[in-house]
Amino acid sequence: MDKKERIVKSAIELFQEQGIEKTTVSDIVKRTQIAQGTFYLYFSSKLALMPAIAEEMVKILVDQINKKINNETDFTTQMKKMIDAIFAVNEEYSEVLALIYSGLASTEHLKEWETVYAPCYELVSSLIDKAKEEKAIQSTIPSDCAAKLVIGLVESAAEQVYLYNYSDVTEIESQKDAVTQFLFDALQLKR
Amino acid sequence: MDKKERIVKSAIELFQEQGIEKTTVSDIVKRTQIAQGTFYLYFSSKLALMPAIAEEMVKILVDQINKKINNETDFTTQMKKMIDAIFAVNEEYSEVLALIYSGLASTEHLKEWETVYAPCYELVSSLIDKAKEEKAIQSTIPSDCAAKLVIGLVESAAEQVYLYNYSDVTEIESQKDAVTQFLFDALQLKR
Amino acid sequence: MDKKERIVKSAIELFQEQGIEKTTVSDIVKRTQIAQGTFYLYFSSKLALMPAIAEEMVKILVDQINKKINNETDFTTQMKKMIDAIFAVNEEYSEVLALIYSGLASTEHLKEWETVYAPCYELVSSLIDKAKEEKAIQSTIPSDCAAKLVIGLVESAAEQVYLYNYSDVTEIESQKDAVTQFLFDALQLKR
Amino acid sequence: MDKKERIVKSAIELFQEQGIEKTTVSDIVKRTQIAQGTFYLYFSSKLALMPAIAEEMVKILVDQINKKINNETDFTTQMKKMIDAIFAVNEEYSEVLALIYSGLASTEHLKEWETVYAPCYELVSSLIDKAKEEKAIQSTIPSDCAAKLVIGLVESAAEQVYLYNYSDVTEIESQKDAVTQFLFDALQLKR
DNA sequence: TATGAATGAGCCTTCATTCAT
DNA sequence: GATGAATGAAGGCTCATTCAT
Repeated sequence: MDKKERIVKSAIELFQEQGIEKTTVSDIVKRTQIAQGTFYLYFSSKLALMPAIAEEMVKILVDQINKKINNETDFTTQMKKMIDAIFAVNEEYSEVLALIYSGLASTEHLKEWETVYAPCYELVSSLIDKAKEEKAIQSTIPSDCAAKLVIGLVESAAEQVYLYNYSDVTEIESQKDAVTQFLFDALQLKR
Repeated sequence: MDKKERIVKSAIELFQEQGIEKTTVSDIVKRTQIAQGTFYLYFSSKLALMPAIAEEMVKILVDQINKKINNETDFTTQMKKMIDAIFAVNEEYSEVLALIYSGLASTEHLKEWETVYAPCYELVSSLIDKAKEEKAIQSTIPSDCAAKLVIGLVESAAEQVYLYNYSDVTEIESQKDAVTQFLFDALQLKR
Repeated sequence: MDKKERIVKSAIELFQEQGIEKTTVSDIVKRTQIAQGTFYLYFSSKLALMPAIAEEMVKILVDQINKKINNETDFTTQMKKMIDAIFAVNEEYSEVLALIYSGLASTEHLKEWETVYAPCYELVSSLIDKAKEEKAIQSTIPSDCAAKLVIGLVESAAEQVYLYNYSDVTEIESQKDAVTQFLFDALQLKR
Repeated sequence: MDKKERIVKSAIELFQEQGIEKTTVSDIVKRTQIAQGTFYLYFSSKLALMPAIAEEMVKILVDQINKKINNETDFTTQMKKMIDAIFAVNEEYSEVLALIYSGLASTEHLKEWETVYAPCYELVSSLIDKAKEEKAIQSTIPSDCAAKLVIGLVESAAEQVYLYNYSDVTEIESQKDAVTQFLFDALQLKR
């Protein structure tokens, strides 16, 4: 595996384990088993890591959604699987995702993040498009707008349980149910 | 105004102006016009500021929503006003809110934030409750759950435009329209 | 003694002992017996030390010249004593003076150095003035210009023996004789 | 042109443009269009560059003086041309020369510099010798000593205007006049 | 000879926190 | 309660040098 990728992987691991603020470049290079200076051959600064991490996380998220949806063609099922995937990824990477989602890191790279998130928006947008074609939903909101709202809604719901409340399993399930119903209503899904 | 409050106000101002990472205790005491040590008479550490700031921000948000809703009794109008308020506050305090919303800061105080956010959830929850009583909406989602989803949805929509892609006015308006419709559908608002 | 002064003294000592390049802020604070951060309460950066050191060195130089001249009123003797003083100070502080003289350090502070050197120029300038009044010398070069040339000449002569050649005593003496005669001729000193 | 020479040229250029401290080996190899490691095939370390640079600079200086003196046989004119040349070279290479003249760089190579400067001293020394033979000057100072004093004097005069106070043209001219007269008097030039 | 990715010691600097006044 | 000079651990980053190719 190439070094740049290894750095990103190590950084994500460390962010999960000890939080972002507390992770130093020193930690990252130790984990990656490279020298301190080598880090700066691939990233101009600690902050320059962030877009690469965001990309990786979005890739993981999209992969997970795709994998869960698999060959399902029913929109209702697709949305349920998507919710499952988003909840699962949030559970595993809560803090890293929080960083990405809130866009807190350097204002410098904030603009890139819209682009970085694009693959995820596009995936959901195309699902909605197809559902519209098949008359599965009635919503007249443009698909790309709707996609962003859907992702935003589900992400925030997931964060609420994983980040704020360390909820128990039943609460998580009820939150999932609530957001599912909320979403179905919002899209005016025929049932 | 008492010193504790002045510290919080200065901190919020500075976070807005220069970001959170770049704001030091030194900056805060200078702005507040107190001595370095005085800060620690009121807050045990820099991180201990965060809950106080969150409280203040939530207070501002709730005040704004209440002020805009004023005496409106129509649920549709109430929701529209709420969306306006959330967008307005996000415009002004985008970075500070991002911090609070994503819960990024110290993991130490993360649990308190659910409590801190409570007044906002309660406000919306009671609005939904009333709407249900008046049969204005059909949604069967428990009001407290729905409230969290509503806030999460609208906040994330607002962040998308204010934090990620400094959109122009028309985009902001269309995002507002989209989230309004999405929300109305989600709550199965009768029109 | 106040802390700022102690820092400057330590720095000068260390520059003498191990050279300027090799002296770190860390060395300086250790010698001064203060904390690392304390250094930055008095000097904004390592380079900001330089003007203060230059001032101190010029003070030492002027003090030495004054001390040697004492109450001598004869211009010939005054110049001889001045040469002695410059050679003595160069012997003791060769590297530090080289730094100051060549103005190598940060270009940022270079302009200040003309001002810093002023006391030395003024001293010699006034000696020349008096000599002119007393018709001891004939030179028509303006005193302030002459002063700069005199200092430059003697400094460079001293550097040549102390910095480049680590000469033995006889060479030093012959260099001193040469520069004395050269100077006397240059000023058209009556003998 | 061979690689060693190209490295030296690049280094001099960079020292002029951005100062010595701020010039890295990395900059030098980039400018020379060679690999990082290639540098070390020609110079054992970064400091080992310095004598080579000094040699080059002295060569430039001697060339300039010779070129300006050309076939002039009159000592007065020769000295004036020499002063012009030294001022001109100082104007163009002020910082590099300051380094060489003050011997600041590594104490390691300081001794070599006397040798390096020899061609310049010899040139002036031979001019003075000839002048003595022709009874053009009366000074009894040994020519080799006088040469060093002359170079030191004129160099320091040039540094004063080019390094310390970026003087305007008139100041430069008056400094030149002053040093010329000072020098002529010092050598007891017959006029 | 030539390359250039990799190294890692060590630098300067920051800043949350303390404590004598 | 209030002060602010002092602290010092710890961080990001640089860059001269090496070595496998």
